Amino acid sequence: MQIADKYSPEQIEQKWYDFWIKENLFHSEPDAREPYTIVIPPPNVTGMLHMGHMLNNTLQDVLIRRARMQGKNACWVPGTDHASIATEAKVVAKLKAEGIDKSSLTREEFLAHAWEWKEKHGGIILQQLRKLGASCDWERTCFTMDKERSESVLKVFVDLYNKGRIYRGVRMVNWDPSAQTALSDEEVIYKESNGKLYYLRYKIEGSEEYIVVATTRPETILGDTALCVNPNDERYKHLAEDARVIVPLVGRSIPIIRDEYVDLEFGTGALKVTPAHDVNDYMLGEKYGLESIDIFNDNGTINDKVGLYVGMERFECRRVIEGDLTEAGLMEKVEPYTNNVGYSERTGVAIEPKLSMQWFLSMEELAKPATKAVLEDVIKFVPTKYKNTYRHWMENIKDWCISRQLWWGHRIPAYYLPKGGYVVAETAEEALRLAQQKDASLTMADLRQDEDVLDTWFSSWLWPISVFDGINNPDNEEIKYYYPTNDLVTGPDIIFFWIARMIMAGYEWRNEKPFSNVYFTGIVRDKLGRKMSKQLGNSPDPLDLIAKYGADGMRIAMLMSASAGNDVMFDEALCEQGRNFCNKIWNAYRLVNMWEVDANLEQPASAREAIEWFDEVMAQSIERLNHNMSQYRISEAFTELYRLFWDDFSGWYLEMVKPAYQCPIDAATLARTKHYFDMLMRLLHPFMPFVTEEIWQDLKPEGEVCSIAIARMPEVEKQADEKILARFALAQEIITALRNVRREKNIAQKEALTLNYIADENYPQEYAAVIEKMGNLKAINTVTEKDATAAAFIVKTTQYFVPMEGKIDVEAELKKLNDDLTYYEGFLASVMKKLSNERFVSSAPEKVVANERAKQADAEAKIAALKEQIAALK
RNA sequence: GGGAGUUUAGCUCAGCUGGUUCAGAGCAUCUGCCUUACAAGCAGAGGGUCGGCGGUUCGAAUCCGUCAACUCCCACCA
Repeated sequence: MQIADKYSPEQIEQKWYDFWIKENLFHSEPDAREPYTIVIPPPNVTGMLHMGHMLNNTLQDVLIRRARMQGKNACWVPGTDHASIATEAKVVAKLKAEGIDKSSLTREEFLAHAWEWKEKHGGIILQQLRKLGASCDWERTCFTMDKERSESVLKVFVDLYNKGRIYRGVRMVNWDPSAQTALSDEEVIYKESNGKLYYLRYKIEGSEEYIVVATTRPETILGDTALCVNPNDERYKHLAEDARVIVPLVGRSIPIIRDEYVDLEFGTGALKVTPAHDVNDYMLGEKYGLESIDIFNDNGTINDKVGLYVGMERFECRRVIEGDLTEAGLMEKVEPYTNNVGYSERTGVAIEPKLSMQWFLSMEELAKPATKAVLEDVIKFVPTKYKNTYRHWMENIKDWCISRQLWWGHRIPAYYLPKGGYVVAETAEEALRLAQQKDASLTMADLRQDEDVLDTWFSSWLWPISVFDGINNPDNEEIKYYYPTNDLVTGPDIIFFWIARMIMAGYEWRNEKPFSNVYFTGIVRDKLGRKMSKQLGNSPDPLDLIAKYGADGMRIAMLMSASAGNDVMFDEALCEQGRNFCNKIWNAYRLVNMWEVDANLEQPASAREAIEWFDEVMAQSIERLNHNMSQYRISEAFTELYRLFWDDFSGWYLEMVKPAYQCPIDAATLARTKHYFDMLMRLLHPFMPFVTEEIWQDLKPEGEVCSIAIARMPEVEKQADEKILARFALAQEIITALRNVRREKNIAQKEALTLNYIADENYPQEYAAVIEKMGNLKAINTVTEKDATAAAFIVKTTQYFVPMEGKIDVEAELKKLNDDLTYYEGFLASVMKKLSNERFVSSAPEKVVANERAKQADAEAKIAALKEQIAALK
């Protein structure tokens, strides 16, 4: 195959993805190999790919591809989440745009629309992931609301109910008036908000006196059922024990209660108590047996309980009531005030604390083994700092409100009986059987299933188990083989929503962790450090970027700046850098590919030397790569390969073995070079799968497997020889010095030079051919005398001279030498200072002291050489 | 209010057990090169009081204390 002249990702990426699928390379079945499993954090079924997905899935793909090439049975399970609130909101909005109101539909009609929407938009995101190169086992694609997963959810619900962990009750919950459902505590986001503090006058009954109460929510006076002051408050000591006040505008008479809960310092020291609409007031209400007056409809408008402002939206009501209070002379003053207000994570509207009947899951017992597993590193968090966050939440865990007043989701399998009470069962038939145990006369028509559905996370917490059907069939081959999974890659924002709960579910139903490692990614921000958002318009469409720079370029952009747990400052320039790296590889291969081999040609010494060195470079690099990967330092692992390919391989090795223009190359060198290229492609493949496949297909050895995706990852064969690397580094320094001579003296690379040196043990004799070739030298000679007419330099302790014939500027050379001399004398002085410090010599480890002595010897030799050169010039 | 994290070059970040010429890399900038793989490139150069102060130590970017700035999480006093 002839490789194209130009690197163009669009011409290779789709081709190879199709090939991988055709060859079924990403499909996994249990076998004798060691499994390596990742379950994808399921994106919202109707969501679109954003930069966060790019980061997250690039990392997962690197891990899974690497494991696959290491000979493990790699299985990456993809899927989507039904995302009940988000999806239902989208469907409601879509219907509204068509003039259909959700409330005009039956549950069945609405669900038909929702499924239609899901079929149309669902899974687009999984198609998009293919563009990135994600090597998921698509045959295993799951959906949290498909048959097996739904059955798992119901089974688990029934199980927990039978264990007494699930209960139903009226509690103060977070109410989302837009979605008209309860939310869990985790779904509420608190933000500082600019509001006002209103000082209202509550007239004391039978007196002309007022008590002034400060509140941020004057509209809730409609639901006031008491006024509370601190019993120690001198300001209110004069009030009668049974004093009552009149709620402004409403005219209701309410009692004054006394409780130390009230902060003497805040406001006026008097608190209005609205048990139905404030968590703390609710507690006071319970304590003092106060009435709860719920003043809101489910959609956040005022209901008709009080008869005022009926039907008015809550914030509108606040504005109106402010005016009315002022007009009635019941408003003392209004001050600007900032406080924390909770907002719905999904719909963004302000949360209304509301009393309602909900289902709850008791968490305390579930949390115990899950907490232990993380604290004892049975499950490792990368980075470890999240252990603290996790621990704190787990140790203060609250019961989980799992019911949602939605239709899109898993309907709660509780069935109410006509005469009260209910039964819980996986199926209606089973429910009827249970019901008939209570009352044999009951028929199916008598049962009424709970209208609510379960929180989305109540299905995703089973994900690592349910994707292998381990809830329904706990002993099946797949769950036994793939579970526990290996690595989970996700963001810290869902540590409570998802990670913690998966761990709990793992121990509850498998008695085993769900995964061994959790790699936390950061948030993708723009280059100014702002979160990417639609509103700011700073969120690029990843598919546009892939179209522009290629998927490999995109992946590299993600990898370059992504260290675990740190936010990624995304800059399109990184994509460009990634694309450029692909181009570099491409062109390096074009070079190697165009070499003509001459079987009769002997291997030049320079090539032999280059190969000797590059073997060690590879060994060292692979070792570093493996070390970084084992620590999940994925960004650094990639950077190591980037450097290896660009600097060591392209910058040095290829230049050293490259035959002269239009000259052939010997067979041994070409074979070795292609071998290196092969190894490099394998090492790079998990990071940049497309371009490496394209090239590998062209150079792969006879009899190799059909794709680099299943080729074997190079392993560490030997410890890198540090001595060879160090000696070669001297040769590199000489070559660099020669380049500097050319540059300073303005001598073209074409013009051959002579290099003379005064022989000592630091001259890398064994790399003379490389020095000669890279420096374009016509001769390398040993000399015994310094040459004042030559350009001179020193590498380590060896003095080198490049004869210049009158091109030497003695003054400039002297200055340069003197600058060097000054530096080394200063350096020697600092070394001597250490060595002459007895406490250093006696307390520092021997190795460190020996090192200092070596530095001393080197510096002294260098200084002597410099002095000699200076003397010679003079 | 409680907790965690971050602070190193213009930018993004490494620096792992305190000790190698430890003050680094990439990008950006500047200089010189269109040298037959690559200008999406090559060869070079400049640039930092390691946030401030104090301490421990023979030795501190690294350990401790403290202050400051920023970020995040948790709690929710109307």
